[in-house]
Amino acid sequence: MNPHTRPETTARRNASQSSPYHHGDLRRALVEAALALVTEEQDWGFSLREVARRAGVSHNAPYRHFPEKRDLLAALAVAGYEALRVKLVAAAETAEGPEDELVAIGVAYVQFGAENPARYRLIFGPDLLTGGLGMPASVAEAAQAAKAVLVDVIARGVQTERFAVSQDTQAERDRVVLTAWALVHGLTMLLIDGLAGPALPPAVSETVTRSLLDGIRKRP
Amino acid sequence: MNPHTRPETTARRNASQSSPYHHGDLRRALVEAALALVTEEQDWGFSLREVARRAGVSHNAPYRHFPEKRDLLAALAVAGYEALRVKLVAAAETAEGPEDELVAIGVAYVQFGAENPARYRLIFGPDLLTGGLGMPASVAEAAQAAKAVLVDVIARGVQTERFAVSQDTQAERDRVVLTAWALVHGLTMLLIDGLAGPALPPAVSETVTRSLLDGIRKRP
DNA sequence: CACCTAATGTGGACGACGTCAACATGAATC
DNA sequence: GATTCATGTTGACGTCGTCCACATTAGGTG
Repeated sequence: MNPHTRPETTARRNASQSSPYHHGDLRRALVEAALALVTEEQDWGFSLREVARRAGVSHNAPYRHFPEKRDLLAALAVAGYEALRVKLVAAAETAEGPEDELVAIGVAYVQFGAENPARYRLIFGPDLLTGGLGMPASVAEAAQAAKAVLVDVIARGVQTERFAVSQDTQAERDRVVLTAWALVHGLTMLLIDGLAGPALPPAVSETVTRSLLDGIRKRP
Repeated sequence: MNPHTRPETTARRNASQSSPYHHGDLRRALVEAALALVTEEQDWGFSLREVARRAGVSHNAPYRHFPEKRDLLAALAVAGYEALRVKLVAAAETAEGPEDELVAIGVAYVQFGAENPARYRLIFGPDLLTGGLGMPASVAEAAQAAKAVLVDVIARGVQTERFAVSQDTQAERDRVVLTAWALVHGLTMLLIDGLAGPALPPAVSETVTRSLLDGIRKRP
């Protein structure tokens, strides 16, 4: 079982307001407080001490769960990628057939970024990068899981011959996935930065995703 | 003339090593030192004090030129966008005709990001955002100037009927520009984050940019 | 040239931060 | 019931961004 979940023992902090020495579920409380801070301030420049304050513990308690601030950010990122994955899966289920699923995923992806820009930035954020070695393994894993939703729908599109690739090789499928991901990722970023002009996210994301579709759809 | 350039009076710091009370060209020196720090550490978490140290002035001197650290970052971003614009223009000049120019711009764009990831991130960075109002005017302006290179080549492609748009309206041209920008921007970010797989930047950027071209090229 | 003023740089201070080390508490195990 | 070890607390250190008062000097004015 996941060490984070603690089903029986409800956190000691809830019932009695006389805060006990041990919190009971501090790790989760810290991640939640940090996410709230990121969402409120739209920035991950928050201090570890502020997170501790919100969780009602001393400024040093977080160090028992996260060796550095970076590790708390990484935990946030993992949760963020997981939320993204869930949203993409849900979006794909509302549509039928690879083409519509791809559009639905694209729109949902952009919406995910637009509804909490700071969290979206965080999961791709440079503060996670561990000294030239890329993101921590846990984060990379969560990112791959989210990417897998996209990989899936494209694989199905290619397999059912709705999407055109010059040859059905791994490299060709990878190219299409990378193109699609780059497009929605870039669009999300530009929207967040206010560089995508005055158009509204839902409209522009559908239009742009459809133009991706036009590029890869098999022509009669 | 640009107020930053000071042609006659060479900076007082260069000739005599007994540092004079006034630096002479501190603003430029600070921006250069900051860019060096960003490049070296691949992170813009540097301290203003470190920048001041490198420029050989007291920790408070920068405040005469930048009210806050954010303003120094903004100056860096302006310089970054300008460097990007120059690189894109140069790339466009190596090619002939809208199609090849577009590919050349795309490849150069991705290369710009890959050769200094931290600088690239910085210019789109959240630390610039001035309280929900987007980036400072100077940065937005520099960003538009860089974008203009892309706008130009696409406008020429549409005008000479090499690129296909359903109707030649402003909105349609904007859509194509946004799609193109989103694609190269997203690809650059994914590459920087190590999320684009094992393929090398030059190869993948050419492939992906060409697939963009396939999407918008007029078909016989 | 002498003077003045405004621009520019210095030094010190303050509160907040990340992190370390030493100590306190109490839940789980024997 | 005693012990152990994970978890939380207190205090300290060096650094940071920023504010304030003061020092220096460049450039315009007489």
